[in-house]
Amino acid sequence: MNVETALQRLKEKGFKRTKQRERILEIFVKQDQYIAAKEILKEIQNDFPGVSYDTIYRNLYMLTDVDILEATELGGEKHFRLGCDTHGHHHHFICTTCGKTKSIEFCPMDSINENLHGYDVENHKFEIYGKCPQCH
Amino acid sequence: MNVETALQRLKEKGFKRTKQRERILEIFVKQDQYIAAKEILKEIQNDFPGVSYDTIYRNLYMLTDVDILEATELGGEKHFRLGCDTHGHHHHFICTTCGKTKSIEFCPMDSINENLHGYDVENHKFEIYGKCPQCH
DNA sequence: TCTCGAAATAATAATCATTACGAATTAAAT
DNA sequence: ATTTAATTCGTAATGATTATTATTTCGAGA
Repeated sequence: MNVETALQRLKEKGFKRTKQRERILEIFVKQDQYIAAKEILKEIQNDFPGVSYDTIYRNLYMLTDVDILEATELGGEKHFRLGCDTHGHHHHFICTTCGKTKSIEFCPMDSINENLHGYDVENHKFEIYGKCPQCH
Repeated sequence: MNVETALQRLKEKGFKRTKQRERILEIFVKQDQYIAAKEILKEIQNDFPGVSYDTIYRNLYMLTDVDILEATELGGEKHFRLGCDTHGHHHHFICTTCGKTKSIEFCPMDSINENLHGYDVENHKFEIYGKCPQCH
């Protein structure tokens, strides 16, 4: 996923193209890892000193809604990363030091054989935490 | 796990027995589900009008440290429940409406065969979200 | 039972992430 | 170029959590 593809998808959905959005997308395209809202704010303030959290969060949630980003909660903060729909649904190993991730293709929902009759499954989360080779 | 057993374990670890702790433990023993800090505060204020968040959080974290409680993050709030060490390590189905949980004995770490060589696994999270039969 | 020191609590303030809102600006359709 | 709704800015409010300090309480030992 590159910036232009993402902006194209936004256009289809009726969202406007703004400099701030371009910049947000650039950051995610450049870094393949979960990033906290405040990091995004800090980055963007280099180019747009006036951006507010309102802009950051509104866009992050909107981008998550249209499946360009995916979100998770790390240490009480929401983190976002580019959704890698290239290789479909998957999970992550997340480094507790640097935040970098490694994709895990295995999905536990495929192998689960618990009796969930009567339960309406909406979602699931499977994440492995630890140290990546660089931080070990 | 009952209140007395828990207090016994605290004593062994050198923690004192206080009315507030007894009350906190009672709440968890009575309700077999994840509870938010503010719910605990509300409950306890019936008996101890003056309790502060400080007391709540200090005790919840302490009880989690000694493995009496276990914690998870739901919708930006930390939730706690009595650790059910009766049937060992397991995961949960969590109802997104009422918060009640159903234990899942299946653990994905047992069946995973991804190459995690060089990665130091510290922890993992597997949770299924949805509607329980009562809320369906 | 009484005393004392450590641990725990109460009351309050501070911090941090997130959300909200009115006014001003801007993209893009006509 | 004009219009209009979407978007942003600037700032303030909210809500969960953490920190601080003075006071109280627990419980071990005299």
